[in-house]
Amino acid sequence: MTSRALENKPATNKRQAILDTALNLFVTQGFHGSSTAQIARQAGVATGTLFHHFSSKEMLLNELFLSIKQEFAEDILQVFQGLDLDTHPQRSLKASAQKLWNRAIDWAIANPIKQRFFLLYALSPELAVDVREQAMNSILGFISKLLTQGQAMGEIVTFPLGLMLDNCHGQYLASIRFFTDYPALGQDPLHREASFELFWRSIKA
Amino acid sequence: MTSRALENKPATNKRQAILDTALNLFVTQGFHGSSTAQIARQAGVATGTLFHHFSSKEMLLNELFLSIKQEFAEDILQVFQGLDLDTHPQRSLKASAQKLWNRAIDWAIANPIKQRFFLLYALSPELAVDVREQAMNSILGFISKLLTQGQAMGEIVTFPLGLMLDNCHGQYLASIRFFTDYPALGQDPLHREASFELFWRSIKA
DNA sequence: GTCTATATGATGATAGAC
DNA sequence: GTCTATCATCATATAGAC
Repeated sequence: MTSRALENKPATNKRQAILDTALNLFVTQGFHGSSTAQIARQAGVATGTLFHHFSSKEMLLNELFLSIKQEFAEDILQVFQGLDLDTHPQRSLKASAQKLWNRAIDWAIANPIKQRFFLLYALSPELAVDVREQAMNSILGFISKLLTQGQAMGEIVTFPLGLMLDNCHGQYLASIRFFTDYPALGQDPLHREASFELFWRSIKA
Repeated sequence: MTSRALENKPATNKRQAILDTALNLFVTQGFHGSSTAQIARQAGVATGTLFHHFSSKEMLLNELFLSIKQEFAEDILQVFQGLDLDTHPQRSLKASAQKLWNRAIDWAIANPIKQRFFLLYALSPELAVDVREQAMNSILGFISKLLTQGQAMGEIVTFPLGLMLDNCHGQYLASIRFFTDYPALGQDPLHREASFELFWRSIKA
């Protein structure tokens, strides 16, 4: 269902089938609970093919994580397409934040398994630490800039930045957990707006 | 270091050694990444002993999760010792909430590995669903009561309860993640108060 | 790129002595 | 309760033909 424009990797169908299958199995059975043999079989390829595309099971996990994180980042950052935050700060910070918030919620609702995968493996010891940090910084760096700017404009409360970043992330995770548990409520304006309001009330000046 | 008064289970030293070792290994290596042989060896017992105390590896995980959750619940609920919420609503809801918040943060800082274990396995497919739900309800039921009462008194904002519960939980998880990443800041009053203020601002009326 | 076949070691769990 | 010894199975990864 997902449009895959701009593929830079020479991804054959088999390679993508392996990634898709691994995603589902890692989420439902855990990393060590899903054997490479099972992944290969369910993807309709041979184990030799799996190890041709991924040098090890760990590398498969790492590449899967990075590809999903990138897909997420590319999607939500489109909210600010053609908008340079360094030179043109937002007039209405709240409106921008709400746009970003809603887009992120929408992505999670549209991609529940990928969201769940991220929830499960963002903290897991199976994932290489540098991969985790690399993925985090690409997104949190952007949010960090938004918060600092908001503080300078007097629209955002001035608590320690690191704490606020983790708090924003935590509230986002809580929201998408709620909406993936109750997908129907994701279309209910009352719940959608409440989820953003809870978030905004905590950080506004 | 932890005082273990009131042990109701006939826990021999070996049984507890297995639980302690499993906790550490499950956190650092994952569930399927830690073999029963390794757990037994590192706990200083034979594999036969492990399977004498726990019928399977999965049961070991389940019992470990429940024991940690219970330990956590017993600790933080002491804040309200001798206080019946049904008959005596709080005069100062904010003060009570802050006491509870601080106690929970303190527990996480004092028990970083148990906290991390919970973070990792609360969502993981390896944990039996009924075990997860049983553990959750015991604590969230209490918070739920607090929120509803606060709403009735006009001190808490009236957003949908389920959403607010997940949000509270999410903000707590974010805070303890921050404080376990930077334990020194856990003693800094500025950061401690900021973490609660972020939380309180989002839910106060 | 993809396959089949396989090497090599580890895995969860059990049996039965003490 | 605790141990040693062991089974049957499954794990990751490789070799080499096509």
